[in-house]
Amino acid sequence: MKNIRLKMARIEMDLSQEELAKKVGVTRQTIGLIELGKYNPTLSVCIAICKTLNKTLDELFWEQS
Amino acid sequence: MKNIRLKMARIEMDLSQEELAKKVGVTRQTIGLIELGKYNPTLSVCIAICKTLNKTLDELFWEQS
DNA sequence: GCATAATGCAATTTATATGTGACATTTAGA
DNA sequence: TCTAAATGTCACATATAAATTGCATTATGC
Repeated sequence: MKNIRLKMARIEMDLSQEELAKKVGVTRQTIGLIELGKYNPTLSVCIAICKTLNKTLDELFWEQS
Repeated sequence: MKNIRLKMARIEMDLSQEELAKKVGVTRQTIGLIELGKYNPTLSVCIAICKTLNKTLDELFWEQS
């Protein structure tokens, strides 16, 4: 399922997928596929994304409550 | 680095690594290696562990604050 | 001390996350 | 409308998470 919260957090920081990818240290495709929910990132990638966007794991990757 | 919080949460539920692994749907080795910090689980495994132990991602996998 | 369960560890295999490069499609601004 | 940036998607290669099996080591109770 799509990760809307990730996309929104990225856009709030005014970053393109490519810019976020560069900061996180992955490729544009990896960010794109995570936002689309087409795969299952590793914990280290999740944490790197969270740190870059000033969010926590629960805020971006835990299921909605 | 070792994941002490995971180990403590597991022991609080009175589960062995093997029992937790079975509930989560992975092998004993996967749980053991995650507790030892020797690898980098996927998000889906992290979420399955959290649900089994009634914890959130931040509680078990986000860095200590 | 002894027996058993729990855990660590190592080699090999398999599945899949991720990288790379190229191209198509969508979106946004002039 | 035109153009360029942003995003989606595909094929293929590589790295590594995870499974599997087996054995060694460390607790823990009797």
